[in-house]
Amino acid sequence: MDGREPRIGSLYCWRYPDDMESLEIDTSMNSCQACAVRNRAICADLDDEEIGLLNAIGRRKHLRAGEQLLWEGDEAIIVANVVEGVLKLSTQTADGKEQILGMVYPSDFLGRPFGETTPYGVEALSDAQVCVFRRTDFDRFAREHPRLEHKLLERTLAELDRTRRWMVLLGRMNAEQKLATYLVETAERLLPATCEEAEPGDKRTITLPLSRQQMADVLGLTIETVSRHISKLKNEGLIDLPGRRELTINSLKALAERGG
Amino acid sequence: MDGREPRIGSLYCWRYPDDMESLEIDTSMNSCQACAVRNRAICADLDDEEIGLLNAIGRRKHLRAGEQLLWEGDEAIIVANVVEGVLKLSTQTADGKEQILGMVYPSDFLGRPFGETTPYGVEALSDAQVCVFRRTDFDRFAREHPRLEHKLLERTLAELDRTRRWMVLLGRMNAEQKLATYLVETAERLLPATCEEAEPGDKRTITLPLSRQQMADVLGLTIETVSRHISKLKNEGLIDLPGRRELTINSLKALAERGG
DNA sequence: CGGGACTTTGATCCTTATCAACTTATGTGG
DNA sequence: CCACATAAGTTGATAAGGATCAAAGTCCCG
Repeated sequence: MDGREPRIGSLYCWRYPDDMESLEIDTSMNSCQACAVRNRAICADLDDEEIGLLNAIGRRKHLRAGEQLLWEGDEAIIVANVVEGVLKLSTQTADGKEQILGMVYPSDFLGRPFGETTPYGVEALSDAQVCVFRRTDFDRFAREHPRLEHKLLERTLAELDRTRRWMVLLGRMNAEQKLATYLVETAERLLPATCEEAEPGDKRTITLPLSRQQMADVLGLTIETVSRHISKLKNEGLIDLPGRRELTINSLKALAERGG
Repeated sequence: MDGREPRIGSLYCWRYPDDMESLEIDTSMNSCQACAVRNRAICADLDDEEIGLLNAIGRRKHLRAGEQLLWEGDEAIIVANVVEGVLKLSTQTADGKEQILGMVYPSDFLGRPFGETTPYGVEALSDAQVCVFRRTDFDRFAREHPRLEHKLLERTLAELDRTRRWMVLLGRMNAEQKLATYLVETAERLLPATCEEAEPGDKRTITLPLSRQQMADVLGLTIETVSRHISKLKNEGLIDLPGRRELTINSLKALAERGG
């Protein structure tokens, strides 16, 4: 793996010169060349000509926090790349409970290519920017550009690995282990955004992308159980809570141990 | 979708002439042309020349029930296509509990292409036949044959969908719902093997590929809870148990309703 | 400053895990 | 072919963890 490869869930920090450059002009332009995730998303391996073609079929869309991009069960008309922000993929059970199926971060891909229906709802958790394609356009482009399809395959395989690891959390962990594991993983995934202010040792302060209820929905718990165990971890000194959405992990290592 | 496409988890029945033919010569030959899953596995779209090349890098391997093919955490040296039998993908938690991550059936693909390590253990649950490739050979072949890579992508996307649906089961269902859902899904996935003897209405008799303990490991439950709820469903007349590994679903529809 | 959403905490109930005993199949060798 | 050993499955009693119901507390934003 060459240090620039996007290893999801790793501690890799994104502040590379090429990213810097593109970030600087990101807000002023709207083309792939100027895209903040140009070198990390599935388009990374495309040459300039291909990027031009892709650019022609995609368009930027800004989402407000809470805004829904896709609805579960709808015909799959749209796929997208995340450029900025955090979104959740989720589904409802027959009795109205929600289960969050995954979170997507910048450079992640979203939607169901080569499929009839969208198997989950997608909602922005923060203000976000996505690069949207009509699925049919995207499918055609992908089939004609194996390098893109290869990237998509690698990403899908990685996502499948991650999802399977999550199954262990849902199937075999108790509430405390779930929460500890979630917090550690979130800290790692959010690291890129905050890694300039590298904190000493393995202490980490993060802004939680999820409310308590949403954490419960990711972890297969209730809001009360989440809240209780957060309090418990705080009382035991493993974490601190500077604010409701701010959380300091005093020792990643110690917290990870709680995750089993 | 053209009626020959492998829709995993659907009620589609495989008894098409081309499958019949290949089945007949399957035991006598060992080449892709004679492969029982030739038209359903990821190799389906390859032409004769490509199949020849693929044939050269793969080889058949017979597995006994209980035999392990891959070990979790090992370097990813092997990938494979399932030709016959049922295998499980599983992982151990730190405290020794097992979580089954998925089951693979004939024509399914298995292993981690383009990856460093195998993220799960693979064990044959029944006697099985697989078509094995050295991962590096397979990776190279895939990159050179976009049609294969495309098939693999579609399969991986479908598997991801299925895995995400399983997350709902693990995260949000109670024991009875889990069990009912599992039995219905198993009946549907096993249908191809038994569909000649189409049973009346939505009654189905299946041979369970998993022991009670293994069912517990798939569902995130304990063996006792599985056993109790099987007994409960039996007492309520929803299922019958002609033998330990035989199970009759008296009404798929009624059982599916229990799954919520 | 006040209203509404989100969060925390408490009390209780229910489901499932755990521990233990017993039953039923499977198979092996005398 | 039967007795016995072993593995797999069932059933019961009890305990623990998390859900549920209820109420109070906190933060945010107009």
